[in-house]
Amino acid sequence: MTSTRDIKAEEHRIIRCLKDAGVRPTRQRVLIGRLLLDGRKRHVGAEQLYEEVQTSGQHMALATVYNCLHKFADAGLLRQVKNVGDTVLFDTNLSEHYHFVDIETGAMVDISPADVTLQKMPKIPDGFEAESIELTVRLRRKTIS
Amino acid sequence: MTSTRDIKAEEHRIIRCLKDAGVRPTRQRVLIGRLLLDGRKRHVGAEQLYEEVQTSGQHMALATVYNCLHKFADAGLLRQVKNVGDTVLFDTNLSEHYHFVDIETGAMVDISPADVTLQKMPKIPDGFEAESIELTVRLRRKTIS
DNA sequence: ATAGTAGTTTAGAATGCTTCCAAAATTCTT
DNA sequence: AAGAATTTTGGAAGCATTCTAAACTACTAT
Repeated sequence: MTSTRDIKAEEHRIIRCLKDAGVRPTRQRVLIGRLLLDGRKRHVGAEQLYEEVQTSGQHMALATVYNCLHKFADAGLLRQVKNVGDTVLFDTNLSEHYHFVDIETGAMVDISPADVTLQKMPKIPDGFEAESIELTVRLRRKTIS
Repeated sequence: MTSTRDIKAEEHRIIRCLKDAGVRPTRQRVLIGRLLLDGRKRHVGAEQLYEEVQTSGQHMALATVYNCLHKFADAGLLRQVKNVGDTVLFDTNLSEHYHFVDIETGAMVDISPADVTLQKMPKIPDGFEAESIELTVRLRRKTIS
């Protein structure tokens, strides 16, 4: 059971978090912050998050959800995932890691960098620098044979 | 200068190629085959290919370009690239390789597997098998500092 | 060759995710 | 409490891609 006091405390934590990141803590952003910045590592899409907001009893325009997600990503509170499907996802796990992706469902599971070693790395072309390295292992459900 | 006889020969090569892959060699597919299956390694999108078709003096519905690209990919004549941008690309390079991607322009350059060593690989979750491993290095143009 | 049939192409409509818009509302500053 | 700047909003717009159902074309068996 979550008391009103707990919610208040949680809200203050989020507000501080947003301010520190240079993001103005509006009602909408605080709510989304409560949903996403709770330490759980997950991958969310706008549509899905929009539904979570509704479920929480609050209302918010879908456009606002998109705005927030991008704002959060720009502020470094989320990471945009670019390897998957036709839908944009945001990752609450900010540390270096890679992904397994189920090609059927699109479900993603994190791969710890401890489980992979990129021994030799290709030479970055002149005049460029690496912004990120993405490693994605696409998975197919094994056929019973 | 390409003689009529050369074009005929080229066409027969493509037709054989398509038949071998189990793809019915229609006029449209042969044309696209001539554009894509010529040994050059490149990354094409539907819209871009559509324009190349027009430039070649032929006409073809955009939907047909999409159909062909998918058919070719299903037949193993092309590889669909899933890591980039908001647009689907197809890769004529069928051998194992990875990609550099310019985050500004979306331009892609192949990385030879000889330049990378995936030392340790993560354990594939039970009941699944790896369908493909994608490694993408996103590049940012260096700022003059 | 010819007819039959299964697979393709086509133009345009439809879809679905995402962004744009301009007005109303909210937050921060003074 | 007022002013200035930023956000939110709902709906419209955009864009890449897929769908649709009718016309067409390639292969197969006659």
